[in-house]
Amino acid sequence: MEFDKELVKGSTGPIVLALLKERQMYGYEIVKVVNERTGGLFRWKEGTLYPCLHRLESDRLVRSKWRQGPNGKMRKYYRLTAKGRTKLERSTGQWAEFAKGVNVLLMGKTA
Amino acid sequence: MEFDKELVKGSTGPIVLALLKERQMYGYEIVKVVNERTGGLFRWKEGTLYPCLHRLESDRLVRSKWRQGPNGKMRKYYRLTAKGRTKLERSTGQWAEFAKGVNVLLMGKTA
DNA sequence: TGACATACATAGACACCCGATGTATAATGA
DNA sequence: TCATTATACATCGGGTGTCTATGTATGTCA
Repeated sequence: MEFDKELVKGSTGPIVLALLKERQMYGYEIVKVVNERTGGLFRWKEGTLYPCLHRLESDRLVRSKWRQGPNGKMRKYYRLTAKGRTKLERSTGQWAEFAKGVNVLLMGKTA
Repeated sequence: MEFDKELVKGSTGPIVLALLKERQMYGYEIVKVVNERTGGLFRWKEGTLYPCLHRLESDRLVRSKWRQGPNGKMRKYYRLTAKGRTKLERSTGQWAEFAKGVNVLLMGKTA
């Protein structure tokens, strides 16, 4: 499904943080996981992820380390920092609240 | 609650359409309704709504008519067009899918 | 008369995502 | 051997939407 592009904004960062909480991952892997785990609902491209990853890193929410993968290729593994964990909790809460609000207005569901 | 601004993008249009499906409303009223119905969770300003309203109108999703309100003030009443109703259905579906995807990734909820 | 709520509107700043494009290597298979 | 594909990184420009701030004007009420 194609979403209005604007709908997507702001969700990328939190999603990346959530995935990195599970385990450290490298960029290319994150794209695959997102697309697979949503059953193709989301179709992230590298152009979506990498700028986001760099932003998260410069905000010290994640840290990266180059390491060779089992396939011989160099990979940049990212993992969550303490600051990132805190941020993730806030973001998750925000998302829940936001979704609640939209549901009330859009679907008429009572909060 | 303050949301990451980016999270909000793309939700404004669909919400306005949903409200106008119930009944015709004027801009200032929409702001109030949104803020009240979410219990202050959303805090729309006029600067959020009017550009959106104009966009919707130029896309022929809503139509407006000036009319005098019971308080003597001139109000611009908006109502949904047929095209707007169609769009609203699509948007509602999109939102549901999008929310599902984010929930899977962020909360680990299974779709 | 002054303060306030109502009611419209716009402009500039800011942030983000996407498509396109690019580089390079390992694995695969013809 | 050579071409293709998958892996894996990265950036840039364009488009777009929201926010803050600001502006105008009117009716109501004290």
